[in-house]
Amino acid sequence: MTVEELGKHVDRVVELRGWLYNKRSSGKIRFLEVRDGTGIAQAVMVKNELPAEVFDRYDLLTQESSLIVRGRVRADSRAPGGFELALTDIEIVQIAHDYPITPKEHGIEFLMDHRHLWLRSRRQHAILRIRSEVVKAARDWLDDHGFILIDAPILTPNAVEGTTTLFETDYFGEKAYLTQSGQLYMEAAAMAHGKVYCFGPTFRAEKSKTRRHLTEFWMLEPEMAYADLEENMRVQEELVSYIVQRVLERRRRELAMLERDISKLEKITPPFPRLSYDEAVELVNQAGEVLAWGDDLGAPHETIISQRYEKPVFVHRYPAQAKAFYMKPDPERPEVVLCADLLAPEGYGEIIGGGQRIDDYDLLLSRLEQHKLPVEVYQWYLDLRRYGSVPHSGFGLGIERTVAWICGLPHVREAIPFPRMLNRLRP
RNA sequence: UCCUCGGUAGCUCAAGGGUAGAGCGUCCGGCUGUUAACCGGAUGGUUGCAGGUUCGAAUCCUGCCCGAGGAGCCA
Repeated sequence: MTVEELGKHVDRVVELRGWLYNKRSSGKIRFLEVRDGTGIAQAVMVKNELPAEVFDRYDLLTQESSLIVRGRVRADSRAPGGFELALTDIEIVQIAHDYPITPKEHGIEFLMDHRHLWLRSRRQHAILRIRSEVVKAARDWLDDHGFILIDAPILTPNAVEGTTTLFETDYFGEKAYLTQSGQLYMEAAAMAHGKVYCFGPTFRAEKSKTRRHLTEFWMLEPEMAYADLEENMRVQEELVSYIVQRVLERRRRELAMLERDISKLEKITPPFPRLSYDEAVELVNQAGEVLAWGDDLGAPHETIISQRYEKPVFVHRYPAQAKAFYMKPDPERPEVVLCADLLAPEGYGEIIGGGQRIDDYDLLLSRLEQHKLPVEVYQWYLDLRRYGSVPHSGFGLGIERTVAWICGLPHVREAIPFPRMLNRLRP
């Protein structure tokens, strides 16, 4: 029996096993807010309806003490959630002493130091349930559209993007790195299975200190053989729309708890607007920001662009110089590459980066050399262009940024259970 | 790495050269429908660390440590 199911058991005597979220008393009538993982329900105890020894256990109970309560379920408009328990018995499992997180305001540093306890709070509970639904929805959509889950290694000798900083580790005397993307391995897998994806943690040792950065974050990376940039963007808008609609369908209560503006999410349906990099530069300059052709879009630029649309917007065909070595040049305009970033609305910015990969052996080799990357390590990657190379595309969806956007969070750190950031390794 | 702001009670914050304060939490008491309940009382301090100026420093100065927001880079 769970709090979630209370409404289906009206007039029946049930048992809830959980923790005390809060308590209130008016003397001879007392209220317990019991949390069981699925929700919070109010249990009511009245002095002259209970044995004194049960009634007095109220005095022993402290915030977050574990307990088992029994009572009859009834509907009452005054109860949060509409149902409450007319309490008949309390079994104390353990008394918590001086639980640090009180039902009052706390600073972010204090809360993050107590992240292992903070997870119990209403907001954090709602966020992680939505995260779970986002991941489930994404995987369901991909599984239903012919994608095969292929797990990428976390320890790797490759630097996918030379500019980014890597977490280095010792691998039996050899240098190894924590992966910053599974993409290269997905390209190999796509040549075996056609449509594939991986989902796992990725690591960036960047000293970034912003609301959209973590040093460890989860990324969903689909890769498709014989797909061009257009096909890639089509898959992205279908996938992202499905994720949002599924959360609206199955996690409405959690969105309400977070006071998320549902109407903004209801508009997230395909197709998404597409903006070329050239058009984006023009738009940014019209807005009064200085941006030269060739420069990558910065956070303020992304904000200007994404705020003009109610849906996520694609910015495609960036200058080659601003993007990674594996991006395929546009045959009609070799100075730009066939890539696209997806910017979430309401100022959230980039949630997806992706594009069509170079499928020509000689071009890929010269790009590796231009970027001064160690060609030996990439021999296996070059093999993919030696043996049955085909046009192919893929992208990486940042889970925390997506969750932060859907939940309306000001910072990605609350979108992951235990965030790893520049100044945070514990708990 | 750079720029800005901050560090005072368990928590959130006041006091900006002259006796260290409030709310919440905790403890005690009260209340038969509470919703971060409410009411009365009590409890609570090496003012981030080190040095300096001053009759006197939480307050002014210097250095360091820690955090937050932003930039660059990116998902």
